[in-house]
Amino acid sequence: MTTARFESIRGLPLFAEMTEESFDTLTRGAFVQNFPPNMVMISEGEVADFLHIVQSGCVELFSTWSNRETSVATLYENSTFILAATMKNRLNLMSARTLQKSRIIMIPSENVREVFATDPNFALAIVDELSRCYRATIRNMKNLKLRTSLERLANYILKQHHRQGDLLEYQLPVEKRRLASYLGMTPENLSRAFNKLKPHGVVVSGQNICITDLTALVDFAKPDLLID
Amino acid sequence: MTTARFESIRGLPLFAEMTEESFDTLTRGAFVQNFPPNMVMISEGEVADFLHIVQSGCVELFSTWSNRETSVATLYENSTFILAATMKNRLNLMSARTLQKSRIIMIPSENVREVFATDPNFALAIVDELSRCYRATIRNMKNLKLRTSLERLANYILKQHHRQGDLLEYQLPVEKRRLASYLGMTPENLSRAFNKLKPHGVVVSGQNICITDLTALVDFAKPDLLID
DNA sequence: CGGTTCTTTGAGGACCATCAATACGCGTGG
DNA sequence: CCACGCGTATTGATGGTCCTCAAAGAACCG
Repeated sequence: MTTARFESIRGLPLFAEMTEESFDTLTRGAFVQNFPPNMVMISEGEVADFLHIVQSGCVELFSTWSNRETSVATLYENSTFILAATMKNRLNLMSARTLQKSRIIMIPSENVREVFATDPNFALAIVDELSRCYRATIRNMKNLKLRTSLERLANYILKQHHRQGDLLEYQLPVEKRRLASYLGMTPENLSRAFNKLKPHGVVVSGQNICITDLTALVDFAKPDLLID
Repeated sequence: MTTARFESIRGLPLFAEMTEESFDTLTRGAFVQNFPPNMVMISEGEVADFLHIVQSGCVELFSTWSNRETSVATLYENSTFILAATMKNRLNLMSARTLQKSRIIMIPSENVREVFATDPNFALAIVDELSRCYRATIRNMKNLKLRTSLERLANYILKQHHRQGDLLEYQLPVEKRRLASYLGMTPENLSRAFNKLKPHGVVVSGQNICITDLTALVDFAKPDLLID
Protein backbone atom coordinates (compact mmCIF):
# COMPACT_ATOMS: atom_id res chain seq x y z
CA MET A 1 0.00 0.00 0.00
CA THR A 2 1.81 3.08 -1.21
CA THR A 3 -0.36 5.48 0.73
CA ALA A 4 0.40 3.94 4.09
CA ARG A 5 3.22 6.40 4.60
CA PHE A 6 0.79 9.26 4.22
CA GLU A 7 -1.89 8.11 6.63
CA SER A 8 -0.64 10.72 9.08
CA ILE A 9 -1.98 13.51 6.92
CA ARG A 10 -5.19 11.83 5.80
CA GLY A 11 -7.06 13.39 8.69
CA LEU A 12 -5.93 16.95 8.05
CA PRO A 13 -8.72 19.31 6.98
CA LEU A 14 -7.08 19.61 3.58
CA PHE A 15 -7.39 15.86 2.90
CA ALA A 16 -10.11 14.62 5.20
CA GLU A 17 -13.09 15.01 2.87
CA MET A 18 -11.61 13.72 -0.36
CA THR A 19 -12.33 10.27 -1.81
CA GLU A 20 -9.92 7.40 -1.31
CA GLU A 21 -9.31 7.37 -5.01
CA SER A 22 -8.39 11.04 -5.03
CA PHE A 23 -6.07 10.54 -2.13
CA ASP A 24 -4.33 7.73 -3.97
CA THR A 25 -3.91 9.86 -7.06
CA LEU A 26 -2.65 12.72 -4.97
CA THR A 27 -0.01 10.75 -3.15
CA ARG A 28 1.21 8.85 -6.20
CA GLY A 29 4.75 10.04 -6.66
CA ALA A 30 4.70 11.84 -3.34
CA PHE A 31 7.43 11.14 -0.84
CA VAL A 32 8.69 11.88 2.61
CA GLN A 33 12.03 13.49 3.18
CA ASN A 34 14.07 14.00 6.33
CA PHE A 35 15.98 17.22 6.72
CA PRO A 36 18.58 18.18 9.29
CA PRO A 37 18.16 21.46 11.16
CA ASN A 38 18.94 24.70 9.43
CA MET A 39 18.64 23.35 5.92
CA VAL A 40 17.18 25.47 3.16
CA MET A 41 14.62 23.28 1.42
CA ILE A 42 13.19 25.83 -0.93
CA SER A 43 14.56 29.05 -2.33
CA GLU A 44 12.48 31.94 -3.53
CA GLY A 45 12.47 32.22 -7.29
CA GLU A 46 12.34 28.49 -7.88
CA VAL A 47 9.35 26.82 -9.50
CA ALA A 48 6.99 25.26 -6.97
CA ASP A 49 7.15 21.61 -8.00
CA PHE A 50 5.79 20.24 -4.75
CA LEU A 51 3.25 21.04 -2.14
CA HIS A 52 5.01 20.68 1.20
CA ILE A 53 3.57 19.50 4.47
CA VAL A 54 5.39 19.51 7.78
CA GLN A 55 4.96 16.05 9.26
CA SER A 56 7.23 16.69 12.21
CA GLY A 57 9.71 19.33 13.18
CA CYS A 58 9.59 22.99 12.39
CA VAL A 59 10.03 25.17 9.31
CA GLU A 60 10.65 28.86 8.85
CA LEU A 61 9.45 30.79 5.83
CA PHE A 62 11.65 33.76 5.05
CA SER A 63 12.57 36.15 2.31
CA THR A 64 15.66 38.03 1.30
CA TRP A 65 16.40 41.13 -0.72
CA SER A 66 19.58 43.08 -1.12
CA ASN A 67 21.46 41.39 1.72
CA ARG A 68 18.53 41.72 4.07
CA GLU A 69 16.42 38.88 5.38
CA THR A 70 13.09 38.72 7.11
CA SER A 71 11.19 35.94 8.79
CA VAL A 72 7.64 35.62 7.49
CA ALA A 73 6.26 32.68 9.42
CA THR A 74 7.17 29.66 11.51
CA LEU A 75 5.33 26.44 10.74
CA TYR A 76 4.86 23.38 12.90
CA GLU A 77 3.34 19.93 12.48
CA ASN A 78 0.62 19.52 9.88
CA SER A 79 1.15 22.91 8.26
CA THR A 80 1.22 23.12 4.51
CA PHE A 81 3.27 25.61 2.56
CA ILE A 82 3.85 26.78 -1.00
CA LEU A 83 0.18 26.17 -1.74
CA ALA A 84 -0.49 29.31 -3.78
CA ALA A 85 2.58 28.90 -5.95
CA THR A 86 1.70 25.23 -6.39
CA MET A 87 -1.81 25.94 -7.60
CA LYS A 88 -0.73 28.56 -10.08
CA ASN A 89 2.49 26.82 -11.09
CA ARG A 90 4.46 29.93 -10.30
CA LEU A 91 7.73 30.87 -8.66
CA ASN A 92 8.03 30.68 -4.91
CA LEU A 93 7.93 34.07 -3.28
CA MET A 94 9.51 32.80 -0.09
CA SER A 95 12.28 30.46 0.95
CA ALA A 96 11.91 27.75 3.55
CA ARG A 97 14.42 26.30 5.99
CA THR A 98 14.16 23.78 8.77
CA LEU A 99 14.72 25.05 12.28
CA GLN A 100 14.91 21.54 13.71
CA LYS A 101 15.31 18.07 12.33
CA SER A 102 12.11 17.71 10.29
CA ARG A 103 10.12 15.27 8.21
CA ILE A 104 8.49 16.87 5.21
CA ILE A 105 5.90 15.32 2.91
CA MET A 106 6.22 16.46 -0.66
CA ILE A 107 3.33 16.09 -3.09
CA PRO A 108 3.91 16.83 -6.77
CA SER A 109 2.16 20.06 -7.74
CA GLU A 110 0.71 18.39 -10.82
CA ASN A 111 -1.12 15.91 -8.64
CA VAL A 112 -2.59 18.69 -6.55
CA ARG A 113 -3.88 20.49 -9.61
CA GLU A 114 -5.18 17.25 -11.14
CA VAL A 115 -7.14 16.19 -8.10
CA PHE A 116 -8.35 19.72 -7.54
CA ALA A 117 -10.09 19.53 -10.91
CA THR A 118 -11.78 16.21 -10.22
CA ASP A 119 -12.64 16.13 -6.52
CA PRO A 120 -14.97 18.95 -5.42
CA ASN A 121 -14.39 18.28 -1.75
CA PHE A 122 -10.67 18.64 -2.21
CA ALA A 123 -11.24 21.81 -4.21
CA LEU A 124 -13.24 23.20 -1.33
CA ALA A 125 -10.53 22.27 1.13
CA ILE A 126 -7.89 23.94 -1.03
CA VAL A 127 -9.88 27.14 -1.11
CA ASP A 128 -10.34 26.98 2.65
CA GLU A 129 -6.64 26.58 3.18
CA LEU A 130 -5.76 29.31 0.70
CA SER A 131 -8.25 31.70 2.26
CA ARG A 132 -6.95 30.92 5.71
CA CYS A 133 -3.36 31.64 4.73
CA TYR A 134 -4.36 34.74 2.81
CA ARG A 135 -6.29 36.13 5.73
CA ALA A 136 -3.45 35.30 8.10
CA THR A 137 -1.12 37.32 5.90
CA ILE A 138 -3.48 40.29 5.89
CA ARG A 139 -3.65 40.14 9.66
CA ASN A 140 0.10 40.06 9.72
CA MET A 141 0.32 43.14 7.56
CA LYS A 142 -2.19 45.02 9.68
CA ASN A 143 -0.16 44.10 12.71
CA LEU A 144 2.96 45.51 11.08
CA LYS A 145 1.47 48.72 9.80
CA LEU A 146 -0.90 49.65 12.58
CA ARG A 147 1.17 48.81 15.62
CA THR A 148 4.49 49.84 17.08
CA SER A 149 7.09 47.17 17.67
CA LEU A 150 6.33 47.21 21.39
CA GLU A 151 2.63 46.65 20.75
CA ARG A 152 3.42 43.83 18.34
CA LEU A 153 5.58 42.14 20.94
CA ALA A 154 2.92 42.52 23.63
CA ASN A 155 0.31 40.95 21.36
CA TYR A 156 2.70 38.19 20.36
CA ILE A 157 3.21 37.33 24.02
CA LEU A 158 -0.54 37.22 24.52
CA LYS A 159 -1.08 35.04 21.47
CA GLN A 160 1.52 32.51 22.63
CA HIS A 161 -0.08 32.61 26.05
CA HIS A 162 -3.32 31.42 24.47
CA ARG A 163 -1.64 28.87 22.23
CA GLN A 164 0.06 27.31 25.20
CA GLY A 165 -3.16 26.69 27.06
CA ASP A 166 -3.53 30.04 28.81
CA LEU A 167 -0.50 29.40 30.96
CA LEU A 168 0.88 32.51 32.62
CA GLU A 169 4.39 31.14 32.29
CA TYR A 170 5.75 29.48 29.18
CA GLN A 171 8.75 29.04 26.90
CA LEU A 172 9.24 30.97 23.68
CA PRO A 173 8.88 28.53 20.77
CA VAL A 174 11.52 30.25 18.63
CA GLU A 175 14.87 31.93 18.99
CA LYS A 176 14.68 35.56 19.90
CA ARG A 177 16.50 36.73 16.81
CA ARG A 178 13.92 35.01 14.62
CA LEU A 179 11.12 36.44 16.67
CA ALA A 180 12.70 39.84 16.21
CA SER A 181 12.80 39.37 12.46
CA TYR A 182 9.22 38.13 12.42
CA LEU A 183 8.10 41.18 14.35
CA GLY A 184 10.06 43.48 12.07
CA MET A 185 12.75 44.57 14.49
CA THR A 186 16.39 43.88 15.34
CA PRO A 187 17.49 41.47 18.09
CA GLU A 188 18.90 44.39 20.08
CA ASN A 189 15.62 46.16 19.95
CA LEU A 190 13.67 43.09 20.91
CA SER A 191 15.83 42.71 23.97
CA ARG A 192 15.12 46.28 25.02
CA ALA A 193 11.44 45.89 24.17
CA PHE A 194 11.14 42.98 26.59
CA ASN A 195 12.42 45.25 29.33
CA LYS A 196 9.98 47.99 28.40
CA LEU A 197 7.15 45.49 28.89
CA LYS A 198 8.05 44.88 32.52
CA PRO A 199 5.79 47.76 33.68
CA HIS A 200 3.03 46.13 31.62
CA GLY A 201 3.24 42.83 33.43
CA VAL A 202 5.82 40.74 31.60
CA VAL A 203 9.02 39.30 33.01
CA VAL A 204 11.46 37.56 30.71
CA SER A 205 14.38 35.36 31.56
CA GLY A 206 16.03 33.51 28.70
CA GLN A 207 13.37 31.63 26.81
CA ASN A 208 11.03 31.89 29.74
CA ILE A 209 8.09 34.30 29.59
CA CYS A 210 6.13 35.07 32.73
CA ILE A 211 3.02 37.20 32.64
CA THR A 212 2.83 38.79 36.07
CA ASP A 213 -0.14 41.04 35.34
CA LEU A 214 -2.42 39.79 32.58
CA THR A 215 -4.85 42.69 32.89
CA ALA A 216 -2.12 45.27 32.49
CA LEU A 217 -0.70 43.44 29.50
CA VAL A 218 -4.08 43.18 27.79
CA ASP A 219 -4.69 46.84 28.53
CA PHE A 220 -1.50 47.78 26.82
CA ALA A 221 -1.65 45.32 23.92
CA LYS A 222 -5.30 45.87 23.05
CA PRO A 223 -5.58 42.56 21.19
CA ASP A 224 -8.09 42.62 18.36
CA LEU A 225 -10.21 39.89 16.78
CA LEU A 226 -9.44 41.26 13.35
CA ILE A 227 -5.67 41.23 13.76
CA ASP A 228 -4.80 38.47 16.20
CA MET B 1 -32.71 39.05 -19.36
CA THR B 2 -31.61 39.56 -15.82
CA THR B 3 -27.95 39.02 -16.54
CA ALA B 4 -27.75 41.78 -19.10
CA ARG B 5 -26.61 44.21 -16.46
CA PHE B 6 -23.69 41.98 -15.68
CA GLU B 7 -22.39 41.40 -19.17
CA SER B 8 -19.57 43.83 -18.42
CA ILE B 9 -17.98 41.33 -16.06
CA ARG B 10 -18.71 38.18 -18.06
CA GLY B 11 -15.34 38.47 -19.78
CA LEU B 12 -13.29 38.82 -16.62
CA PRO B 13 -10.96 35.89 -15.90
CA LEU B 14 -13.04 35.04 -12.86
CA PHE B 15 -16.20 34.50 -14.92
CA ALA B 16 -15.02 33.84 -18.45
CA GLU B 17 -14.83 30.06 -18.31
CA MET B 18 -18.00 29.25 -16.41
CA THR B 19 -21.16 27.91 -18.04
CA GLU B 20 -24.02 30.22 -18.90
CA GLU B 21 -26.14 28.40 -16.37
CA SER B 22 -23.62 28.97 -13.62
CA PHE B 23 -23.37 32.62 -14.52
CA ASP B 24 -27.15 32.94 -14.27
CA THR B 25 -27.18 31.29 -10.88
CA LEU B 26 -24.34 33.46 -9.72
CA THR B 27 -25.93 36.73 -10.73
CA ARG B 28 -29.40 35.85 -9.44
CA GLY B 29 -29.97 38.31 -6.66
CA ALA B 30 -26.88 40.28 -7.57
CA PHE B 31 -27.17 44.00 -8.15
CA VAL B 32 -25.31 47.12 -9.13
CA GLN B 33 -24.97 50.03 -6.80
CA ASN B 34 -23.72 53.55 -7.34
CA PHE B 35 -21.70 55.18 -4.62
CA PRO B 36 -20.60 58.79 -4.26
CA PRO B 37 -16.93 59.51 -3.55
CA ASN B 38 -15.55 58.92 -0.11
CA MET B 39 -18.26 56.56 1.01
CA VAL B 40 -17.47 53.61 3.25
CA MET B 41 -19.13 50.60 1.64
CA ILE B 42 -17.79 47.94 3.92
CA SER B 43 -16.46 48.03 7.45
CA GLU B 44 -14.06 45.53 8.90
CA GLY B 45 -15.73 43.18 11.32
CA GLU B 46 -18.92 42.87 9.30
CA VAL B 47 -19.94 39.57 7.75
CA ALA B 48 -19.03 39.33 4.07
CA ASP B 49 -22.47 38.95 2.50
CA PHE B 50 -21.42 39.95 -0.98
CA LEU B 51 -18.54 39.55 -3.33
CA HIS B 52 -17.77 43.03 -4.68
CA ILE B 53 -16.52 43.97 -8.11
CA VAL B 54 -15.51 47.45 -9.18
CA GLN B 55 -17.33 48.17 -12.43
CA SER B 56 -16.16 51.76 -12.65
CA GLY B 57 -14.51 54.21 -10.35
CA CYS B 58 -12.00 53.49 -7.67
CA VAL B 59 -11.98 51.84 -4.25
CA GLU B 60 -9.55 51.91 -1.36
CA LEU B 61 -9.13 49.02 1.04
CA PHE B 62 -7.99 50.15 4.46
CA SER B 63 -7.84 49.08 8.06
CA THR B 64 -7.99 50.80 11.39
CA TRP B 65 -6.86 50.00 14.89
CA SER B 66 -6.69 52.17 17.95
CA ASN B 67 -7.27 55.48 16.15
CA ARG B 68 -4.77 54.63 13.46
CA GLU B 69 -5.56 53.89 9.85
CA THR B 70 -3.59 52.37 7.04
CA SER B 71 -4.24 52.04 3.34
CA VAL B 72 -3.86 48.47 2.13
CA ALA B 73 -4.69 48.69 -1.56
CA THR B 74 -6.33 50.80 -4.22
CA LEU B 75 -8.57 49.00 -6.69
CA TYR B 76 -9.72 50.07 -10.12
CA GLU B 77 -12.08 48.75 -12.78
CA ASN B 78 -12.71 45.00 -12.82
CA SER B 79 -11.08 44.30 -9.49
CA THR B 80 -12.82 42.01 -7.06
CA PHE B 81 -12.59 42.32 -3.32
CA ILE B 82 -13.69 40.52 -0.17
CA LEU B 83 -13.21 37.20 -1.94
CA ALA B 84 -11.53 35.31 0.89
CA ALA B 85 -14.07 36.39 3.49
CA THR B 86 -16.85 35.54 1.02
CA MET B 87 -15.62 32.02 0.44
CA LYS B 88 -15.22 31.24 4.11
CA ASN B 89 -18.25 33.20 5.24
CA ARG B 90 -16.13 35.13 7.69
CA LEU B 91 -15.76 38.67 8.92
CA ASN B 92 -14.11 41.24 6.69
CA LEU B 93 -10.60 42.04 7.77
CA MET B 94 -10.57 45.31 5.86
CA SER B 95 -12.88 48.21 5.19
CA ALA B 96 -13.55 49.66 1.76
CA ARG B 97 -14.39 53.18 0.68
CA THR B 98 -14.86 54.80 -2.69
CA LEU B 99 -12.30 57.37 -3.73
CA GLN B 100 -14.38 58.53 -6.66
CA LYS B 101 -17.95 58.10 -7.79
CA SER B 102 -18.10 54.35 -8.40
CA ARG B 103 -20.33 51.58 -9.67
CA ILE B 104 -20.01 48.38 -7.70
CA ILE B 105 -21.44 44.98 -8.58
CA MET B 106 -22.46 42.97 -5.57
CA ILE B 107 -22.93 39.20 -5.79
CA PRO B 108 -24.42 37.35 -2.82
CA SER B 109 -21.75 35.27 -1.12
CA GLU B 110 -24.08 32.27 -1.02
CA ASN B 111 -24.26 32.29 -4.81
CA VAL B 112 -20.50 32.32 -5.07
CA ARG B 113 -20.15 29.34 -2.77
CA GLU B 114 -23.00 27.49 -4.49
CA VAL B 115 -21.57 27.88 -7.97
CA PHE B 116 -18.09 27.14 -6.72
CA ALA B 117 -19.31 23.69 -5.69
CA THR B 118 -20.96 22.90 -9.03
CA ASP B 119 -18.83 24.52 -11.73
CA PRO B 120 -15.22 23.27 -11.81
CA ASN B 121 -14.12 26.04 -14.14
CA PHE B 122 -15.42 28.65 -11.77
CA ALA B 123 -13.72 26.85 -8.89
CA LEU B 124 -10.46 27.02 -10.77
CA ALA B 125 -10.94 30.71 -11.47
CA ILE B 126 -11.67 31.38 -7.81
CA VAL B 127 -8.49 29.65 -6.78
CA ASP B 128 -6.56 31.64 -9.37
CA GLU B 129 -7.93 34.88 -8.07
CA LEU B 130 -7.37 33.92 -4.44
CA SER B 131 -3.81 32.87 -5.16
CA ARG B 132 -3.14 36.05 -7.06
CA CYS B 133 -4.39 38.24 -4.22
CA TYR B 134 -2.57 36.16 -1.64
CA ARG B 135 0.70 36.40 -3.52
CA ALA B 136 0.22 40.12 -4.03
CA THR B 137 -0.14 40.51 -0.27
CA ILE B 138 3.02 38.55 0.38
CA ARG B 139 4.88 40.77 -2.07
CA ASN B 140 3.47 43.75 -0.26
CA MET B 141 4.72 42.47 3.04
CA LYS B 142 8.18 41.74 1.68
CA ASN B 143 8.24 45.26 0.31
CA LEU B 144 7.40 46.63 3.74
CA LYS B 145 9.81 44.53 5.74
CA LEU B 146 12.81 44.37 3.47
CA ARG B 147 12.94 47.92 2.15
CA THR B 148 13.29 51.38 3.61
CA SER B 149 10.57 53.88 2.91
CA LEU B 150 12.73 55.60 0.31
CA GLU B 151 13.28 52.32 -1.52
CA ARG B 152 9.59 51.57 -1.42
CA LEU B 153 8.80 54.92 -2.93
CA ALA B 154 11.39 54.49 -5.67
CA ASN B 155 9.95 51.11 -6.58
CA TYR B 156 6.43 52.47 -6.49
CA ILE B 157 7.41 55.16 -8.96
CA LEU B 158 8.93 52.54 -11.23
CA LYS B 159 5.87 50.32 -11.02
CA GLN B 160 3.55 53.15 -11.96
CA HIS B 161 5.91 54.03 -14.77
CA HIS B 162 5.35 50.57 -16.20
CA ARG B 163 1.63 50.59 -15.57
CA GLN B 164 1.28 53.82 -17.46
CA GLY B 165 2.87 52.48 -20.59
CA ASP B 166 6.53 53.15 -19.76
CA LEU B 167 6.02 56.89 -19.91
CA LEU B 168 8.80 58.87 -18.27
CA GLU B 169 6.30 61.47 -17.16
CA TYR B 170 2.93 60.68 -15.63
CA GLN B 171 0.37 61.64 -13.01
CA LEU B 172 0.09 59.94 -9.64
CA PRO B 173 -3.16 57.97 -9.59
CA VAL B 174 -3.85 58.63 -5.91
CA GLU B 175 -3.57 61.41 -3.40
CA LYS B 176 -0.19 61.68 -1.78
CA ARG B 177 -1.51 61.17 1.71
CA ARG B 178 -3.02 57.84 0.65
CA LEU B 179 0.16 56.87 -1.11
CA ALA B 180 2.02 57.70 2.09
CA SER B 181 -0.29 55.46 4.07
CA TYR B 182 0.02 52.67 1.53
CA LEU B 183 3.80 52.88 1.70
CA GLY B 184 3.74 52.91 5.49
CA MET B 185 4.87 56.48 6.07
CA THR B 186 3.46 59.88 6.96
CA PRO B 187 2.56 62.53 4.37
CA GLU B 188 5.34 64.78 5.67
CA ASN B 189 7.86 62.03 5.23
CA LEU B 190 6.62 61.22 1.76
CA SER B 191 7.11 64.82 0.77
CA ARG B 192 10.69 64.75 2.00
CA ALA B 193 11.26 61.38 0.40
CA PHE B 194 10.31 62.74 -3.01
CA ASN B 195 13.01 65.36 -2.60
CA LYS B 196 15.57 62.77 -1.58
CA LEU B 197 14.86 60.94 -4.85
CA LYS B 198 15.90 63.93 -6.96
CA PRO B 199 19.54 62.77 -7.02
CA HIS B 200 18.22 59.40 -8.19
CA GLY B 201 16.46 60.81 -11.21
CA VAL B 202 12.97 61.77 -10.08
CA VAL B 203 11.41 65.22 -10.21
CA VAL B 204 8.01 65.78 -8.66
CA SER B 205 5.66 68.69 -9.04
CA GLY B 206 2.18 68.30 -7.64
CA GLN B 207 0.69 65.11 -9.03
CA ASN B 208 3.22 65.08 -11.82
CA ILE B 209 6.07 62.59 -11.71
CA CYS B 210 8.97 62.96 -14.10
CA ILE B 211 11.73 60.37 -14.32
CA THR B 212 14.78 62.28 -15.48
CA ASP B 213 17.25 59.42 -15.16
CA LEU B 214 15.70 55.97 -15.43
CA THR B 215 19.00 54.14 -15.06
CA ALA B 216 19.85 55.94 -11.84
CA LEU B 217 16.39 55.27 -10.46
CA VAL B 218 16.54 51.56 -11.29
CA ASP B 219 20.01 51.41 -9.79
CA PHE B 220 18.72 52.81 -6.56
CA ALA B 221 15.38 50.99 -6.43
CA LYS B 222 16.69 47.56 -7.42
CA PRO B 223 13.26 46.31 -8.49
CA ASP B 224 12.79 42.60 -8.01
CA LEU B 225 10.63 40.06 -9.81
CA LEU B 226 9.70 38.48 -6.51
CA ILE B 227 8.51 41.68 -4.88
CA ASP B 228 7.26 44.00 -7.61
C1' DC C 1 36.53 22.80 27.88
C1' DG C 2 36.98 25.88 23.77
C1' DG C 3 34.60 27.75 20.10
C1' DT C 4 30.54 29.32 18.12
C1' DT C 5 26.32 31.48 18.18
C1' DC C 6 22.95 33.99 20.51
C1' DT C 7 21.68 37.59 23.75
C1' DT C 8 22.24 41.66 26.23
C1' DT C 9 23.86 46.34 27.15
C1' DG C 10 25.69 50.81 25.92
C1' DA C 11 26.78 54.73 22.86
C1' DG C 12 25.95 57.13 18.74
C1' DG C 13 23.50 58.32 14.78
C1' DA C 14 19.92 57.75 11.13
C1' DC C 15 15.35 57.65 10.32
C1' DC C 16 10.81 58.74 11.16
C1' DA C 17 6.68 60.78 13.66
C1' DT C 18 4.72 64.73 15.58
C1' DC C 19 3.58 69.44 15.96
C1' DA C 20 3.16 73.86 14.00
C1' DA C 21 3.06 77.12 10.43
C1' DT C 22 2.86 78.32 5.71
C1' DA C 23 1.82 77.63 0.94
C1' DC C 24 -0.98 75.57 -2.59
C1' DG C 25 -5.19 73.89 -5.05
C1' DC C 26 -9.84 73.85 -5.72
C1' DG C 27 -14.61 74.61 -5.43
C1' DT C 28 -18.23 77.82 -3.71
C1' DG C 29 -20.51 81.84 -3.27
C1' DG C 30 -20.28 86.77 -3.11
C1' DC D 1 -13.64 87.68 -11.31
C1' DC D 2 -12.19 87.62 -6.86
C1' DA D 3 -12.50 86.39 -1.95
C1' DC D 4 -13.04 82.93 1.02
C1' DG D 5 -12.88 78.42 3.16
C1' DC D 6 -11.48 73.86 3.24
C1' DG D 7 -8.52 70.19 2.65
C1' DT D 8 -4.00 68.90 1.03
C1' DA D 9 0.96 69.53 0.53
C1' DT D 10 5.19 71.36 2.01
C1' DT D 11 8.75 72.95 5.18
C1' DG D 12 11.07 73.48 9.55
C1' DA D 13 12.00 72.26 14.40
C1' DT D 14 12.01 68.82 17.82
C1' DG D 15 11.84 64.46 20.05
C1' DG D 16 11.31 59.61 20.04
C1' DT D 17 12.07 55.23 18.01
C1' DC D 18 14.85 52.24 15.90
C1' DC D 19 19.19 50.69 13.61
C1' DT D 20 24.18 50.18 13.68
C1' DC D 21 28.36 49.26 15.76
C1' DA D 22 30.96 47.44 19.47
C1' DA D 23 31.80 44.66 23.39
C1' DA D 24 30.71 41.70 27.05
C1' DG D 25 27.97 37.95 28.99
C1' DA D 26 25.23 33.59 28.41
C1' DA D 27 23.91 29.42 26.24
C1' DC D 28 24.90 25.71 23.28
C1' DC D 29 27.63 22.05 21.05
C1' DG D 30 31.17 19.41 19.64
